[in-house]
Amino acid sequence: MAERFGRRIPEPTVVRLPVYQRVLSDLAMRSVPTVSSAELAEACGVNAAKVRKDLSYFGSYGTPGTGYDVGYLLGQIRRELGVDKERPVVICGVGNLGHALAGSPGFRTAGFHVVGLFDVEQARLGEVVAGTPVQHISELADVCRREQVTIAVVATPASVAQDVSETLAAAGVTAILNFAPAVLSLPDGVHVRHVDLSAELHVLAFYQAHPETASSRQNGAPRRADHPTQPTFSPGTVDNGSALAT
Amino acid sequence: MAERFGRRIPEPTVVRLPVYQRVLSDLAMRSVPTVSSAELAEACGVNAAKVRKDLSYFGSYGTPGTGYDVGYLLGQIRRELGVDKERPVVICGVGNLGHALAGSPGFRTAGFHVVGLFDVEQARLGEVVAGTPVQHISELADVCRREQVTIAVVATPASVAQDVSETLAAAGVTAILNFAPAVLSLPDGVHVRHVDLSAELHVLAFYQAHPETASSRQNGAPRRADHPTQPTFSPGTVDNGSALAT
DNA sequence: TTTTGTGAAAAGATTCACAGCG
DNA sequence: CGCTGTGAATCTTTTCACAAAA
Repeated sequence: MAERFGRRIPEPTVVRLPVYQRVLSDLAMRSVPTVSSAELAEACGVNAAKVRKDLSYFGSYGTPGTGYDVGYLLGQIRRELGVDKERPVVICGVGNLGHALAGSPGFRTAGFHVVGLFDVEQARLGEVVAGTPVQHISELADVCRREQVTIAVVATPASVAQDVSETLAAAGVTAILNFAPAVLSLPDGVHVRHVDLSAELHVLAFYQAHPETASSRQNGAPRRADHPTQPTFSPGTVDNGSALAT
Repeated sequence: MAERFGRRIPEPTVVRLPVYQRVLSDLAMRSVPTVSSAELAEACGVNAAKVRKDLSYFGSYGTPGTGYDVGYLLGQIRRELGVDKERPVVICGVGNLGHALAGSPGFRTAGFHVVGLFDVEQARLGEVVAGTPVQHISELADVCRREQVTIAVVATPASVAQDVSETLAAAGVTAILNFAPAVLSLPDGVHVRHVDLSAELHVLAFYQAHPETASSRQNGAPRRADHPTQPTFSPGTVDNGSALAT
């Protein structure tokens, strides 16, 4: 057992947890009983040492010589991620992207429950998207408070993202997933993650313009790839309803 | 002048470039002639030392006592990002998310030009989304080759993402923005960026479940915030058509 | 033997702090 | 003076490599 109670889990590790979770779900669904760090690493596109170190942060318990019990490990990660409880979220901005997110099985099935959709556009008010009606943004604060919402998605234009997120913060939201291309300044205690779709494309463009700087992303199977249980390619990704599109 | 020719720009720096670009565009549009690293840092949510270090990687040229010339710096960054030329992209999977991306001004205006939309769903074939008709995925390779496409977006279900991206790679695509919740294994030389929307939500959930591990994201204005030119909040984000939704 | 868990080393990124330019 | 550019110091993350568990 590694980390005593003063565990401070590195952010890169936290970001990898959902990946482990998804891969483990897959394995569980295919009734695979155990995985080694090497196999899990292969399936997640990272290396085995990293997997072991990551898992060690939350005192996980693999079996030397055997690996990790898939079900147990999955449970641990789910608990760590707080996915064991359903969480209400609201989505602000019901344009194309807001629509996509609202309808996404990924959101609906992953422990999140969309309890409100908000916009200002007359034409969109009242429209029912994936079972939830679009309300005017003026209702936002009330709904957040009534439903005890603490996580929100901002998918508005950049020009209103700051205002909307201040409203959210004031209504008790402490975690915001921001898709607007704008930097939000919010009180300490509000955790913001920013996903900037066109920025991602720019980053790709950069690497094309600079092949010399090419991603050292040598997805490291150490030494040799240990007995890959599956053919390296298309390792039977089960479509467990987590896709966001098509 | 810093970096001689053997410049190897750190990935975190590359990821920040599009942010600098956007903020500088804003400033340029508001006819601001120069920025200091402190001001730019404030607007980008990073700290001044980081801005200076980042910019120094590509031998940029600020003026001590004055700061950086907005127009010149913007031009430099644009050139670095390879945004000076229009780049053709294709989008695979025209579900909600694919729609959102295809219609996004962020994509259209940022130096990218959508030259193909692909799906398998009968119902969607022929539909015209933002000026581009949806074609059957069997056309994918031809179009990529004909149009010299090197950047692609994968917005399909996880179950087909590997196949689709192999097709892309075989047709000459070397940069893929993957929205499917699946790890892609592709030949070296193909650069993949993975955006996993539900994973982002999970990361937020994690931090809510673990407030002790709270983001050290002390967006560091060093010492004191130097003469902020703007009131700290809502610093006049111009809505220059880069919003993705609402 | 196989595979974990983990100290210790290495690599990488951020921040400091200051010399020197305008 | 104010502000850049950058070495050096610090902090963080990754990788190595191996003792011990099954």
